[in-house]
Amino acid sequence: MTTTSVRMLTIATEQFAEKGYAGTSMRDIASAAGTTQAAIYHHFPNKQALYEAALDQRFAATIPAILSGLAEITNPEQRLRELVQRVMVMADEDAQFRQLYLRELLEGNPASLATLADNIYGAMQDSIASLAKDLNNRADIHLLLFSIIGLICHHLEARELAMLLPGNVPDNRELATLSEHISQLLLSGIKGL
Amino acid sequence: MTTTSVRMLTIATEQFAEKGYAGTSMRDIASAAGTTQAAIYHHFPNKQALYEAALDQRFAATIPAILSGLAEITNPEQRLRELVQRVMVMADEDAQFRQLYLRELLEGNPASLATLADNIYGAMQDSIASLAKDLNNRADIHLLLFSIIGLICHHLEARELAMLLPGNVPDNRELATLSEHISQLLLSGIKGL
DNA sequence: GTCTATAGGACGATAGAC
DNA sequence: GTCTATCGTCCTATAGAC
Repeated sequence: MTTTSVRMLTIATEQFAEKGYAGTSMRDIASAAGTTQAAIYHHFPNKQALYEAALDQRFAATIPAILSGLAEITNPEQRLRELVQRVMVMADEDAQFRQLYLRELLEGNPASLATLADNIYGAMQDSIASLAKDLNNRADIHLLLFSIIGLICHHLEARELAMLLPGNVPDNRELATLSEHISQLLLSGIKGL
Repeated sequence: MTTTSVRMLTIATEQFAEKGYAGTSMRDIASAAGTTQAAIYHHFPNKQALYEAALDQRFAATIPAILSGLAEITNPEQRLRELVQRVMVMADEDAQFRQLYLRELLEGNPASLATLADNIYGAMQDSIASLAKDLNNRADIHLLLFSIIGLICHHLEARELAMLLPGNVPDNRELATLSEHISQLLLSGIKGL
């Protein structure tokens, strides 16, 4: 992995997250990376391969960072709050990550979905399993995983829409408010499963 | 609204939902509708206008249907279950609706988001407000709305990904299982807000 | 390893006949 | 109201010089 191809990957990630696969051209990526479109083909065989490499690089780096040190929080309720908080901060600051993930769910092909599954599952499996077990051992860890990620991503992604709903208070788009709402809903909700 | 333009809208909705705005060409729509690309411009000024009309038509029709008769269920817990059930069945059978919504959140411009806000808010406001009030009057109705929709859409959209996670049981992709998980999580969760 | 140039085709949109 | 034809521009991908 040369420094050039890493730079290309980084730029490609930005563009794909922002405009989607179909909405991003090789020219877009090349010009944002300060090179020509043809040069990319020296490093990646085609657009699809570049996309999958971008996806893989991005997910492999971020998910372990979120979970680092989490297991040391012994109180399970506090551990869930911390997990939600971390995922929220990451998914808020790093819109790339969130958007790549959501786009993958919408239009990912089996090959790139498998990349996603490896990265998510390999890293998060243990954390969620331990949470589910400590909070309520009847809960299914996969259903719980998707509930957590779904709540977080959707609340963050819907902020622009929320702004347009009459009666919506600005406070509802604050990270702290969203995080508190989601944590509370999950904490009480999981116990009742 | 002529029958021709309605047919064009219907086809356009399918294509946009499936492949996204950038991924759908006017030629795609025209050939699926059995006409030529130029003919569309007689009915709609440009691609963007066609997209917004498709969005509006689709949402204006579906959301009132989901809520019809819901208010007559007096038990609020049962009313929530029924709402979740109906949204799930619709969002499952009508992947178009779900995908259009999720794509809008990702890449909607302010104009088309406003269309969405009108359609969602105008129709669902009262139902959610009444649920929030009856179940727990401290709950914010907008936060609750996005939690419900977020859980449902994400679980449905993630089924293909779930299939790839080791240890996932096929039962977890059944509508009834998902519906039960989400209803339970929400019912207990809302009480704890 | 990056460039220019270009092939070959798809794109959105328009013009004008019928 | 729909067609054919076309403009100008974009696209992915390749060829070949340096």
